[in-house]
Amino acid sequence: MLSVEEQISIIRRGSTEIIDEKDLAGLLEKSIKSSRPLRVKAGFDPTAPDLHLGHTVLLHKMRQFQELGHEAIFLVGDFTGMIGDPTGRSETRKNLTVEEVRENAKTYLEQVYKILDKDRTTVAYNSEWMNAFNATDMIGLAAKYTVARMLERDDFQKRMNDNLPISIHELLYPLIQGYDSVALKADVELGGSDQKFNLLVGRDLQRAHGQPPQVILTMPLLEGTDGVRKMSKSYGNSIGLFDPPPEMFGKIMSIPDTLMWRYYELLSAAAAEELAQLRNLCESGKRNPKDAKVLLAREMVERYHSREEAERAAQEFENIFRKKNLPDAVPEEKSWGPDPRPICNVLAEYRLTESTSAARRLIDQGAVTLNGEKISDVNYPVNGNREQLFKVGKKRFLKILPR
RNA sequence: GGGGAGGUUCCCGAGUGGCCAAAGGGAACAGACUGUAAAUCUGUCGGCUCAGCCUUCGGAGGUUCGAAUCCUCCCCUCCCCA
Repeated sequence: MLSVEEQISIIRRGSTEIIDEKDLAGLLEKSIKSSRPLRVKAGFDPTAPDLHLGHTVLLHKMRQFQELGHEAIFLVGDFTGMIGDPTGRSETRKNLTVEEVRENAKTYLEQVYKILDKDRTTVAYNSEWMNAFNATDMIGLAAKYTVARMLERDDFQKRMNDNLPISIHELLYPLIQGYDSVALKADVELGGSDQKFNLLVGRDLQRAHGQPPQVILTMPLLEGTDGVRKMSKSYGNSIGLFDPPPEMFGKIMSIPDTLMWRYYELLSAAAAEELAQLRNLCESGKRNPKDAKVLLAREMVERYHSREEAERAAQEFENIFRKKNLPDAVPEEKSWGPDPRPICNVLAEYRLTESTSAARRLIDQGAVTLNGEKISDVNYPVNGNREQLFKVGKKRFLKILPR
């Protein structure tokens, strides 16, 4: 087992904040002496069915704890999921049904062991204890916290200022999440930096229940592909774990170069020294940043799909965007019939563009190619009797075959 | 319970009778360039049988030659007082 200092240095890597390090040192020391692993909890809100890379940041940190010999407690917030975490929300979240939550939790667990070590992971559901909670228990829990403290929270305060609604049940969320730490006797809780408030409530509630307060460790929120806002499906800037390989690869290639190092730090399994070296080479101009990005894209596709798919996606990317060739497999559709049709209608009908109007605009912008020829007439008649190859922009292709 | 403010196009946010398919920003898309779907610059960004027409500004009605803008009712949200 590594020394306290060595452990802390690994734990600290990439993190935003540790509250506080002295307590953590104390816990680690005790853990080494008694050879008892720490109970490291992270809660996951099964509200989103669409898992993306942003959700995996915490898992990586948990994995590091496991490698240090500690126990990861993967808490599925199936009960809290029905409330919906108000964190960072500018509006009330709709509550999910039991079925939706259960379904989402299942998807989550399917992905978790691509990162976590199964043997050192305990999966818990907070419905296990929360379903037994009755109104009296709830009131008792609510009595341990005050409205004023609850409203200290950034997002609540912000919503108050912006005259936006806050539903009462949202105030219960931090209490219940905090109670999870009591129920699990957590030594450490991991969370996104936006979770700081909730995690701190956990400490308070543990104290109120006569337990030593957990150490909290927050991790940065991963920015989405725009490099600005946090990754989220609803912002349309996310890279989904279930994205098809070419799409996942392409999305990673499309992140700003500056963001790449952050992705490396928070998502890659590469060792810190290796990373520093790669970064050095790029910054001194000895290596092209694009190559580094390709490596990252490959690593991700390989992890969530397979080595072969990663290889194929990389080749396809080079092929299409650098060599500007056609993809290996151009999607094919049957033609509408023998009569000629204006190209803008064809593009819309085959969903290469959103509408006829959009097709016209793209043609005007010189983005449309038919059989390699640039088309400039929006009414250019397309013959349905022979094979026609359409290209719209850089990445939309379709081959129409005669029927 | 009383008084006040507000709901605009994917998002944020201007617009308070015609000049509004609706400023500005973001996202997205396209073109140029390139080391990539990075960065940067430029353009587009409701729909259609496209130099014209049609449908949008919480919902339903109404006033008017004409409404996102005025009136009525309804739904939703916030603030102050109690």
